[in-house]
Amino acid sequence: MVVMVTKTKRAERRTDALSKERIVEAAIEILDTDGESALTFRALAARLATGSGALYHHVASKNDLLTAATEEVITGVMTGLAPGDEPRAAIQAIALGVFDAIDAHPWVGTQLAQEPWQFAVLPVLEGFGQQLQALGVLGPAQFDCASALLNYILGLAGQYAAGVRLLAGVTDRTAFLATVADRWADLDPARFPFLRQAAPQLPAHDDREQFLAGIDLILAGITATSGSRRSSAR
Amino acid sequence: MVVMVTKTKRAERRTDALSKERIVEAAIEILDTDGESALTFRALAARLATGSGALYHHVASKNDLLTAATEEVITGVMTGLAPGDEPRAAIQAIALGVFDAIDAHPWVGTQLAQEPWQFAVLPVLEGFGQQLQALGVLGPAQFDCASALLNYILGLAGQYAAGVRLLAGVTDRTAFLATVADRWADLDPARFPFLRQAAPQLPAHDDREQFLAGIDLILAGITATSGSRRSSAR
DNA sequence: ACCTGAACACCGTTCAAGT
DNA sequence: ACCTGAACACCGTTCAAGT
Repeated sequence: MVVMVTKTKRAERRTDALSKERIVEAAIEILDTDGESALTFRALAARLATGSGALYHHVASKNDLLTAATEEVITGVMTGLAPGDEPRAAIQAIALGVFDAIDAHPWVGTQLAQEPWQFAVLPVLEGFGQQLQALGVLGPAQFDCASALLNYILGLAGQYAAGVRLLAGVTDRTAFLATVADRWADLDPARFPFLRQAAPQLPAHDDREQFLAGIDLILAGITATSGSRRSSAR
Repeated sequence: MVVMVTKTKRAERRTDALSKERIVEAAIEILDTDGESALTFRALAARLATGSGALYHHVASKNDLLTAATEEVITGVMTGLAPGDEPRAAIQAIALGVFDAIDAHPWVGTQLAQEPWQFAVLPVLEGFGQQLQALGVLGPAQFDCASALLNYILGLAGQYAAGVRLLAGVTDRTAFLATVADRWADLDPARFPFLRQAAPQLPAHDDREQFLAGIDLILAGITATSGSRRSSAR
């Protein structure tokens, strides 16, 4: 009891004391403002006014740090969801929540795409599974569908994050897509007729909307495929 | 003419001459046998019996090297496809071709997931687009569907590659999935009911089959969604 | 023109030495 | 127990010097 009070008091007073939370918080700030390549233990230590070795008392490795930072963001997404939605709307809400988080923190996209077995993806997969159950999708199809949704999101996560990485200063995403469109337009017409034809619509298209179109596509496939199973739902 | 002959003769005789092709070939060997982390310019130079600086006369950077290596593998996949298939079967064939390539060369999965704007993904996206056109999916839906298929594959690419990375010596993929299943089984029952219930089927499931189930799901969604557009196909 | 390999400018991580 | 910061063991990349 007395120990608890003492600990609390100390934490209140010495706000400069190092902790995993403070380190993760500082890491997120660096990642958000200066990009993924700016996060080094030296830069982190400098920002926290400590030695680089001190960080290892609270964080096991750089990977551990990035995992914790990603977890922080994704947890925020999942807890911010409105409960009691219709299953299809709930799935869209989860997907859009992750999309918006990656839009706000592109390094989260890199993390999710690169380390998809980390804890942060589990709440997302769990959310999909629960909503699919509510939709009446059961048995092996439930896991297949949840995985399909997750894979789709992870793929886009990598794509989005890579786009930001290639931008490297160009703040406008439309400008980036225009560059890609130019490259597609120069492709060999014999080999790449589809991409050449699709190029013009690339800069104009809304990433978020196209993302949602993909989710809806998978949902439509789920509805079409699981018709037989759905009847046994209730 | 004389110059051409001389060049050809030289190329035939001096098989030890450095070239981008030889460098890429050696890099693929290292990546396949010793893993992604084993590919360094020093190791590559040692294998090619040259100095590390010499490599930069034929390769712009490590990224350039990895891009070229990925291109090599994906080109092999796409040219190996049987032409004239039914569109749905052709899409499955492309997807499975990429899957098998990642299975054989996990570093390709890392590359695709990490740099999805590289040239190697274009033939895949083009293939999807062409087959969707043959299916009668036109307009914006054609690009949305092709993107959805691509995103799904890129997501799985990252997941698969990350799994191999975590294995780090464990040759058996089933063993890896069993480890994941154990972790899922220990999750909080209140928060993760779906994952806990799904855990047992994780080690038993066939990656390739589940991958194909996801593709079929998207295809079903495409069929269900594009009904109105399909009539205008022919 | 191509190759050599030491040198440079970084990394993440460790560890003796301090408090 | 926690912090310090130099040192270690690497990287990718560059570049003067060779052929």
